[in-house]
Amino acid sequence: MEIDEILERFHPLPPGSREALIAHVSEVKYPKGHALIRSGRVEKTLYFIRSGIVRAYSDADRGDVTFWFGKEGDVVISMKSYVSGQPGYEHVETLEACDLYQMRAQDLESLFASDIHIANWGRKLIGQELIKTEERLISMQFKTAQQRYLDLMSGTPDLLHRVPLCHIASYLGITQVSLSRIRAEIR
Amino acid sequence: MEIDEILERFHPLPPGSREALIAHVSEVKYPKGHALIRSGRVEKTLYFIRSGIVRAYSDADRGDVTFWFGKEGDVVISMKSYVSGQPGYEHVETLEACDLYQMRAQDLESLFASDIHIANWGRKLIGQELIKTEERLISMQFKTAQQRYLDLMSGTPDLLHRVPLCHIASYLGITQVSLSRIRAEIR
DNA sequence: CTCTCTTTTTATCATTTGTAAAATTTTTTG
DNA sequence: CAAAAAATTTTACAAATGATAAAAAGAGAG
Repeated sequence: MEIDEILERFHPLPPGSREALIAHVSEVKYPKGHALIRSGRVEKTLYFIRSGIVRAYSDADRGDVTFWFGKEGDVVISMKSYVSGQPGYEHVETLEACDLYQMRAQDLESLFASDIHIANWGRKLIGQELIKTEERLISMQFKTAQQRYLDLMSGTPDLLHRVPLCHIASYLGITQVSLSRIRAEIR
Repeated sequence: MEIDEILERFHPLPPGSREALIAHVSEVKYPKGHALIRSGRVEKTLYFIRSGIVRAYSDADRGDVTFWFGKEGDVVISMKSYVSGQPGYEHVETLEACDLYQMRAQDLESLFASDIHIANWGRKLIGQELIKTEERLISMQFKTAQQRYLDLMSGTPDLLHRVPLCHIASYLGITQVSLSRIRAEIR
């Protein structure tokens, strides 16, 4: 997916603003398993995914918890760093070889301060992430693990073939064993 | 809490912008049990809570699911309406008599389009909500119900005295009976 | 205070999910 | 292809949670 198309996904931008944004974007490629964002840091870079899959996870007592998958067209930022300027709690790693558009957070911050269209574009971007997160929270609260798995299957079926099941299970809030049981029932 | 203080909670605003915002704000009081936001509508109003408690919930097969509590200083909006302009999935009702600051969504939208400081203020506001939602999602994914209850007790202890346990249970993603068991264990 | 209504707790049993370990399948590597 | 490593599934048992019904406690009205 080209950068123009990605930027437009969140909110339309007048040509001048879009060009101003793109002027600060460069392309990078990383192999599978590369750490894009590490917890405990104030992240200075954000990414747009041109191709590939990444996962965001957080440390927990019993291993790590995957709480987000990013794919083609998605933005990768440490929300905590980005919003509060404080060290984030999230790691992000590539699950496949990834082709990314890269941008310095500081550059984006400057654009927010000087270009009202970009500021509103950024507002919409965060808003859309918020809705997705809220919907996921609600589904965690009142749907069974099986329903959540079926939702995932119908919503983003490709994920199941591209991501190890241990991460899928974590994302669904269950153990790998429990996921395996659910898959067996469905078959 | 006064409106000035509430607005500053999210991001500092230059005096002119703050006044522009406040100029569109009026005060309203509602009794306990009043519906501030209804699902299936594009909401035209947003609120800041001067005093009182509200809850946001969504319809589900087995009754409603409380996914957010708002108290003094919080913003009440239908995120779905606000971000996407589409009918929202959330209801919001007062759990106590509430004193609110009220604003038309359309007025705020105009301010976003004309005042870059307000646009960035709105961006920060949404960002902070996003972080809170994301942290809650992570805690739903990997903490036990008992841990989530203890977190709630230490984080916002007043909530437990002001809100019926059925809503607390729903918020924690468990049944009222299960919450009662957890409370008994702790005692 | 007493009655009624609501909220909360308790008890029972069925179901789901977690833990740990082993078995199986798939993928990677030489 | 064969061996090794990784990923996935299966099994058995324990713990947590849900559903339902009933009892107890608390709140409000007359």
